[in-house]
Amino acid sequence: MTTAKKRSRGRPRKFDVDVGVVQAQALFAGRGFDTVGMSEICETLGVTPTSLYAAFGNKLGLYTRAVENYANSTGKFVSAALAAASTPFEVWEKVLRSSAEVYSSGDIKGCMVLNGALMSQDAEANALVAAQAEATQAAIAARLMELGDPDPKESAASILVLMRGLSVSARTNASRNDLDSVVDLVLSAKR
Amino acid sequence: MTTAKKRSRGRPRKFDVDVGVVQAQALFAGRGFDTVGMSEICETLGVTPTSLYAAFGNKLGLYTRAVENYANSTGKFVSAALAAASTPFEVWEKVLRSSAEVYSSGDIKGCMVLNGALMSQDAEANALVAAQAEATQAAIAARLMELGDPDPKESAASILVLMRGLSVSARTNASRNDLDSVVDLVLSAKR
DNA sequence: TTTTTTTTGCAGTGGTCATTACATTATTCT
DNA sequence: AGAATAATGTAATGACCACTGCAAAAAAAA
Repeated sequence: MTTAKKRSRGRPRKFDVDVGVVQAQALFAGRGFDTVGMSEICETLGVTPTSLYAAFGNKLGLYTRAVENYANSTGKFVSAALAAASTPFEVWEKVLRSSAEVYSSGDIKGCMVLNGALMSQDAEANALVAAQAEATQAAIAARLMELGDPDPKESAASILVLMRGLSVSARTNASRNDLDSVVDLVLSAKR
Repeated sequence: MTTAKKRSRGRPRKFDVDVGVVQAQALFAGRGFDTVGMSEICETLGVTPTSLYAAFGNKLGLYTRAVENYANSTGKFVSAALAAASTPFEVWEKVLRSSAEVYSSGDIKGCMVLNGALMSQDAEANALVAAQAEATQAAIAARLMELGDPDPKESAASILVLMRGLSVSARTNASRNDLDSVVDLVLSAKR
């Protein structure tokens, strides 16, 4: 069920907004907020600045849409892992394993949200991804509590520290095997 | 033994170059390469652009000096930890514990090198910190091998993944306790 | 057909970026 | 003292940044 495309008045758009968000997301996910230029986005989407600003307001507006879209697509793996877990240990297992897999696959490595928080000096852009990361951490803590974890908040915080390590390492150096080794090690401690 | 200040010909410098490097390092460590402006550095050092360029060549030259200085001061904790370790387990223990401590103390959180690799789109600046990080990983692997670790390369890679997680988390969210929890967990698996 | 609404293309806005030309000043060497 | 050297301050350079004013164009509503 994609967005309903109801014909409205006025000249029709030359480009698909949803597609544009996905393309912009790819750029932002790869290099963060600051270093991706609006002109570059225009070229990628095949659109003039005027059209881009008419559609998204400003750069932060487009970034917001891109982050939302990431959370609703690639980022869904976390809530899927949480749903699939039926014990606290399985939360660790499924979240970390799927993190290692997702972060090291595709051409853009790492997590747009976790990496994005480091890559910008724009206060609002930072606040946006920080809130997203915190929401994820809160969701993990909630699920852990549900499943009877004795200290769900600390566990969730630890999981996020590990996820950040996986995400950043995926983006810079590490192989899939490097990430899996760390996950194996952590899980052997939790078992 | 600081740099010998031999009087040379010409008008004397208005500022101390070594002090300038330290000040610039603080700025770069806090926000990365791209988002720190030369004008801001000039203000901080109390120097005009002309003097800055005469002393360091260009922005990358100053950044290089700053990274070198970081490696020779704060960054020394890694080689100190390696020297203090007498078993592979102690390498994990001392490196990770001191990482958690160093990254979460002071007003600038996290590691300049590990965070810096994520924060720039400048290819040369990235290569600089990437090489530094790789050197650290190689040093850890070498020490592990020395101490009889069965798979020193993989162990070193895992340690760096964890260090990245600690560094980035320190910079964004996490408390000292959050970092220590992860270290405790990992060490309990290695023991 | 005319009006209303919305997006388009073109060209430019002021601002900030890293970097530098030029002339001057302060120091040492001869 | 005078020449050589290496720093200084002032002010500017072109390039790129996010963003916009304006008029033309394309659709629906009247």
